[in-house]
Amino acid sequence: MQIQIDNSSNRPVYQQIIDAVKRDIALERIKLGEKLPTVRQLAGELVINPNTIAKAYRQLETEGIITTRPGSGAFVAEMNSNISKSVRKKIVIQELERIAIDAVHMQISNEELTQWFAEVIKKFKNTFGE
Amino acid sequence: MQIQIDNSSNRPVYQQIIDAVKRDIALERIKLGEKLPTVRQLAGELVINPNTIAKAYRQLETEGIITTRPGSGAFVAEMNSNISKSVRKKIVIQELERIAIDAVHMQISNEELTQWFAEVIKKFKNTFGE
Amino acid sequence: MQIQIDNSSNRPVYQQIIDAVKRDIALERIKLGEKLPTVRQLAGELVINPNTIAKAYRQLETEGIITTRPGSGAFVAEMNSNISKSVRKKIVIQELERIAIDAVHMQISNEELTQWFAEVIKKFKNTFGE
Amino acid sequence: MQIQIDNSSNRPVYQQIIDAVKRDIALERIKLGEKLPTVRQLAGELVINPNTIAKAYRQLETEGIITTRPGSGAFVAEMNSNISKSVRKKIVIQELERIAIDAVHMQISNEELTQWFAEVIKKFKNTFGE
DNA sequence: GTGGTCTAGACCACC
DNA sequence: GTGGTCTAGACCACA
Repeated sequence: MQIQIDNSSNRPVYQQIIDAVKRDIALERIKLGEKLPTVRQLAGELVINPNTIAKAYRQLETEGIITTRPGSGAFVAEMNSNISKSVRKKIVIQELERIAIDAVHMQISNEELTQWFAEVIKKFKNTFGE
Repeated sequence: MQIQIDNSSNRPVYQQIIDAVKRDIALERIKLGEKLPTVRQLAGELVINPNTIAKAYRQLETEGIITTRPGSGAFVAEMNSNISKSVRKKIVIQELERIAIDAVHMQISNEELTQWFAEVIKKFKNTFGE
Repeated sequence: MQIQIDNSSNRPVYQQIIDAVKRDIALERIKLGEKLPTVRQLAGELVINPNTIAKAYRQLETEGIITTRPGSGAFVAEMNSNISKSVRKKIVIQELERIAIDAVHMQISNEELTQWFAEVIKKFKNTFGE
Repeated sequence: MQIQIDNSSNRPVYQQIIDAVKRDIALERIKLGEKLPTVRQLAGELVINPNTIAKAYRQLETEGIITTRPGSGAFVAEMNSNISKSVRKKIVIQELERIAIDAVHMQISNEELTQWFAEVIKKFKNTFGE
């Protein structure tokens, strides 16, 4: 669980933490039931305000990705999306369209984009849904 | 050129306008050299402050997607990315990874995601780079 | 005397005309005493509002670069700067600094910039001051 | 970080701020990672509307010269140009030509211009690209 | 009439 | 307290 904060990024710090946790879970670097670093510990490592970490954890919990047990810490939760299938599709399609539009404007070819997509997919092969 | 503003969205209004213009260009609903609605006109239609439209147009210009000429209006520019190929790839890969991660957490299957990707790509077939 | 108007440029059209006339004189494409195209003629060629051409010519005259004789047209004037030497130096230094600053931020090397400067200078070799 | 605003100049105020920041960075008066004055602070000093400062900072960020982080402030970013080399050359050559043309019309000699160029270059010696 | 600049003042997300 | 977003309204340069 090593997080890199990019201070030159526009992405808010608390979002970068959320991103990193989600990514590490999706890549199976942290597994179901494992314990995350404590707020203070992570705040110390990253030299960041503890409130910022706490905010990230809070949001990860409302998204159902981790469960925090007061007194013992935060743990990776089981994956189960509480959103309906149709809504999930709508969200993902929207994101895919945004990428496609950007790619068009960057003059990226159909083939390149498709290839890059395949490369990325491969990395997460093991953790996709059934 | 019909734009829908969603005031309940977190996405800033000026961004929604940028998104819509980019999308309409990528879908060839507006073509090279065509004139966009004037700032004041669009502001009237969408019941939005003209400065907000102006901001969107300004950013579209700095991105090289439109060219604005005081006194004449704003026009769709030729597509050609100033960004170096490697940087472009980095940007797109990053976006693709974000989607893949989200998909994993939503328990979407590899096959579904790939299929949706193909569907989206098809819509923009004509306007991709060479 | 062939002027190319770049509609995708931010530079105002009347300025582009001024630039082009100055450039053609500096490159000796038009010489001392030669007649410039009439306002209407140029407006027709470039498909531009005659007022825009007139504005450019007006400014060229106040800068002492051309002289307009009502009824006969506009002619290239003799070069003689009415600005004092110290002021001229200040203006040019300021412009040179702006370039240097931009070059630094574009990560252009000292040597490259110097070489490009030499290339440009060579083009105008014949028309520099004594 | 001392900025002089010239209200009688044609150059927009926000541009003068951009110019000043770029200059101070190029002259190493502010260095990598250092914090710029806050929007409100600078607005107070220069007796200027905060939005004008914000606009300058926003553009400096899109140019990649500073990075702003809501909640923390604005900081000098690492220098690295996203623009492709050929485009950079085109931009600089264009600027150099403009100077050469102006110099010709001001009856400045080849030698003088070259010498002034050398003087200016020397000031920025340390910060040019590799 | 077109977009660009600037001011003034409100509200919000981030840290 | 930091910058970001949005509104409202004035004035200017450009065509």
